Amino acid sequence: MNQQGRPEVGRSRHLPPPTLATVADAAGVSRQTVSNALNSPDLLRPETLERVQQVIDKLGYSPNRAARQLRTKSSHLIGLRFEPAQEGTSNALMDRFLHSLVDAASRTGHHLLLFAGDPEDPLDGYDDLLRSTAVDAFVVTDTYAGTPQSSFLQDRDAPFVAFGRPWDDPEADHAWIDVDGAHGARIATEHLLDQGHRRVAWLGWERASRIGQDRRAGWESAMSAAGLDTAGLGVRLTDNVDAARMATHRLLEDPSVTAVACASDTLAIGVLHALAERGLRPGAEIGVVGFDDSLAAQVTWPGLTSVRQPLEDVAFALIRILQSVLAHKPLATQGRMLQPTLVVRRSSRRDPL
Amino acid sequence: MNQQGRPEVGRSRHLPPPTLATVADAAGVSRQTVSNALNSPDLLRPETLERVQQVIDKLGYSPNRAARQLRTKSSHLIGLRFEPAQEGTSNALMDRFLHSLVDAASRTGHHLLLFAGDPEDPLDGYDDLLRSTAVDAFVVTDTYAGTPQSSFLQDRDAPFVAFGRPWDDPEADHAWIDVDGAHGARIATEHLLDQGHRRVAWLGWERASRIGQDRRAGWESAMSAAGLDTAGLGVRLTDNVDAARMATHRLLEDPSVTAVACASDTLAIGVLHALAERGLRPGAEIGVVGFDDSLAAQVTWPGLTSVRQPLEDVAFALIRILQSVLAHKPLATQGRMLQPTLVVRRSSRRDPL
DNA sequence: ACCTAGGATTGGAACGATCCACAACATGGG
DNA sequence: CCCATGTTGTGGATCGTTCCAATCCTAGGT
Repeated sequence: MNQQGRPEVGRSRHLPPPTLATVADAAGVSRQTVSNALNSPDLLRPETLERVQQVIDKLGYSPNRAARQLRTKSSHLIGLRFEPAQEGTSNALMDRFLHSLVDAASRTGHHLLLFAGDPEDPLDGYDDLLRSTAVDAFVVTDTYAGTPQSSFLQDRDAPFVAFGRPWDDPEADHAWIDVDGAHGARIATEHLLDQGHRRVAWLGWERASRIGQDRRAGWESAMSAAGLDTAGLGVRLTDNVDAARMATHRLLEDPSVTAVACASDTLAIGVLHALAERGLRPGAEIGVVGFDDSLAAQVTWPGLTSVRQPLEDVAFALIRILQSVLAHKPLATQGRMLQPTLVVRRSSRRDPL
Repeated sequence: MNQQGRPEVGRSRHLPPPTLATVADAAGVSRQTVSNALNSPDLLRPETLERVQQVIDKLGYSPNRAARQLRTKSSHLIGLRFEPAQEGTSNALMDRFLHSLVDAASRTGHHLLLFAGDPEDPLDGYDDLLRSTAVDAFVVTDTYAGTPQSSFLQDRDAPFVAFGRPWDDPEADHAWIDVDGAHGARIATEHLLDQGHRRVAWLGWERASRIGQDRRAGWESAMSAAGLDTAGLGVRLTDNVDAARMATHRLLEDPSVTAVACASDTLAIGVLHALAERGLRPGAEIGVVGFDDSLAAQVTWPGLTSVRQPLEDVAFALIRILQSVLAHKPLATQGRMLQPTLVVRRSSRRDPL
């Protein structure tokens, strides 16, 4: 139990935890000296530091966060409003992202505070935490057009970083990180063209989705760069397996269509369903590529090629920028775009290997 | 922006947030009276309460959490160590669970604090938060045999609730909630027997996993209740699609085997892969049931029947028990077992509908 | 009119850390 | 020997809230 060098505290059961004063008394120094030992050790004479350190370790002292927070006005907490994943879609991005974020935050001594909010009101929850000075900053994740969190927080001078660019808000001047969805769709499409496909269809979302438009633009640019026409090949759907399945059946009535790139794994899985129903082999006969590299894409048969967002990098970049924002440093760049990669699996490869 | 009744705070930019004293001055009462207005409104005369309330609303006052936490020694934070989902497995339980937990916690005025820990050391992280009194309590999720968190926290008198029963620790007397895995496997197996299958195989985990043993026991009990022999039908694997795929090929060399129940969706998806490779139709020819009702199970073709854990109920039960623990109320029951349900999809139905 | 009981309200102290101004101490130059 | 200089360490005040004990007020009983 104590192999990790944890202090013995068995006897301290039911005792109040040690405070600065306790440690100071035990070490024969003043409170301030102990505080310095923790916050600016270089102010102490080496031998004093050593002595104080030992007492700290022996008593298992850790500064009380509430007191520290009250004095320094910094909680070392980062707020994140946690929205539920929709059932029936394969979107398990959040899990990977969240873990990376927790990890990245912990490296700078921060913890993540999750809060819920009324789904009807995208601002619910932020306000309370802000007014009660419960968090140092926020990470905002849903920045699709029309969500007011960013401008709300900006108006309040609340420190925050967005995962997602400010799509069409010219007033926005907050820090952000985003993944280049157009580039993702482009490399997906190029990969299908490399496999010899000429008529590559696109399954995307409704017109209103900016993220969807961005990805679709990547498909279009790859097609036109190859001198190919996209007329009649782009389909707009809701993000739903069954909608994609039916749309695929319609698309495949045109026998020249031999590949489908999708705006999400959910849609791509719908395509695979349609292929199964028609007895067509994914990869060998019809090329399919999804988006997000969800767990479903990883385990689905025969393996779904997908565009993978560098969520680990996103998380670290978010935290790094947040540090600058909190330190009131001017930002080198207001936003930063990261590039996704393509994970190739069987659904897009013509060769059986 | 103000449709939700939020106070106007545009002018308060860059101003320090209002404090109790600010409000008290503005309302012409003492600090304590404002505090009472918030914490024990029944102590105030209705008209005083009304007046104070109005000032609070007008100034947009919210008590400073750090100060409150320092005084009351309660942070209203619940700690959860957040482990990464393994890539390549379909385990997206965490997402659903986490959201329910955030939701349940918020109803009692709590927030969730996520922290990371060294994967090598299951205790890492708990200690710091405890000593710095950063959280009121913990929710512990990995209680498979041999993990020391529970006894560690119990030794420290740290309030916590476990998701998972204390498998074989007779010393354990902490509160817990768990899902009856044996029952889940039993209803899964019974369902397959209902479909007319007689030789139902089991794909499970290695012997060391208590959860795995529990689920396997459910399969065995359903089989023996139906007077069926299980000899040679139980397989032990690591939780991995490919291992399950290969094991299935071996199992199906015995043509009498017509159904497979699995300890996880990951394994079940491996079974589906094997069926696809053999050209067998899931459901119509070979019945398959998974466990956990992951997103992958929901979207996979042709629909994977799976045992669904009532994670929403688990989350709410955890929070309710946590409240009792924090109030030092004696627990009515030390542990509570919730029953999973079976979500039937095509992979287990003989009729094509 | 006086006293008391009880509710409503108040000021001071405390939670445990950090900031601040100052005192104690050693060092070195005149 | 004394004072300037710089390093260490000290006690008091402070952050914003809640706890505590005491005070004010009003109404009711004698």
